[in-house]
Amino acid sequence: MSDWPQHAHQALEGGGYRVSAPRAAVVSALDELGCSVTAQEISECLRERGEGVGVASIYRALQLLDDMRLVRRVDVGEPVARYEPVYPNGEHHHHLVCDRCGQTKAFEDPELERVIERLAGRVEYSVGAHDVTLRGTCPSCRDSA
Amino acid sequence: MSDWPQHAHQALEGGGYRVSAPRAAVVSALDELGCSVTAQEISECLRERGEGVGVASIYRALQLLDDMRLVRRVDVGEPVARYEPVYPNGEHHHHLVCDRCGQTKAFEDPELERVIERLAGRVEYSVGAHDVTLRGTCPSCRDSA
DNA sequence: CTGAGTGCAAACAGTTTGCATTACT
DNA sequence: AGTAATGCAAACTGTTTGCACTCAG
Repeated sequence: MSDWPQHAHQALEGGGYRVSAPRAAVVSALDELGCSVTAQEISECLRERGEGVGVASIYRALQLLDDMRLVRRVDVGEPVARYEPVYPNGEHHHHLVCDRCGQTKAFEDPELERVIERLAGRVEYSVGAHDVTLRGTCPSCRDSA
Repeated sequence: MSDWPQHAHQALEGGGYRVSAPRAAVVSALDELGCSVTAQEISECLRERGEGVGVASIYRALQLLDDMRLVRRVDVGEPVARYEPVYPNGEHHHHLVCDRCGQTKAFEDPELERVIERLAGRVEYSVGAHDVTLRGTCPSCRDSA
C-alpha cells in the first residue's frame, strides 16, 4: 500500500542525491514507524535491526528529507523534533496528544481542512502548510484517573 | 486593558505561592512582550531593565505559570519553548509563522474555533486545548524574494 | 527559625558541526 | 581520481538540577 519509500528514493535520485544505505535505512524506518517519529526512535529501530547508523547521519538525512518535502516536522509541544512521511497525494492528518502520557493519535477532518484553507486565503501570508494539535486526556489515562 | 499581571499575582497568591520579585518580573516581562516569547527574550528584557533574574528562576517561574494555566506554551516548530499570557476570559489566538524569517503574527477566527470545538466533541480524547499554526511566507519576505 | 524561593554553576538532552575516512561513479 | 556521504567525537543550545544562600512569614 505505502509505496512511500520508493517515492522517496526516486525523489532523492531525481534531486541528484545518492540513496545510500544509511539514507535508505532512515527512509525505511520512517515508513515502518509511521506517524510522529523522533530521531532517537529511528536510531533505536535501526540498531535493533542491526543496521547501526550514526546519529549525525540520521539527522542529516531527516534534514534533507525535510528540505525536499518528503517528510514533515510535526510539533506536539515537546522540545524534541518529530517527523513523519509526506505522501505524494497530499493526504495528511493532525494529532491528538495526551497531556498525561504523551501518547499521540492521528485524526483527519475534511471540514477542518476546508475552514483552514478558506482562512489561509484571507491572511496576508502565503500559507503553505498548517498544523493542528488537540491536547487533552486519552481514554486510558482518563479511566485511570 | 490588560490586567493580566494583576490576575496572575492574585492567582499565585491564591495558590499559596509568593509573588517574589523575580516572579513579578517574569510576569511583567510576559505582559510587556506579549505574544510568543522565549525564556531568553524574557531574560534579555529583564537585563535591559536592570532587574537581572537568573535563568533558572525564569524557567522555574514559567513552569509554575504554565502549571497554573496562567501562561501557555506555544509551539511554532522551533526547538525553543515560547510562552504567552493566558487571559482569564478565555480569549486566545493562533499563529502565522514565516518559514523564511521566522516572524510570527497572531490571528483569530471564530469559525475555526467552532469547527475545532465540534471536532473535539467527536473524538475519544477529552480535549482541553488546541493549537493551530499556519506556516508560509510573510509579505515582506515574499516581496524580497 | 523555618521553609519557600533564588542564583550560580554543573549536568543534561537533543541537535549540529569539523574532520578524517569510506565508498560510490 | 574525485567527490558525496558517513561516523565519530567535540561543540553548542536550550533547559533542568543540586546546593548553598537569602529572605519573608
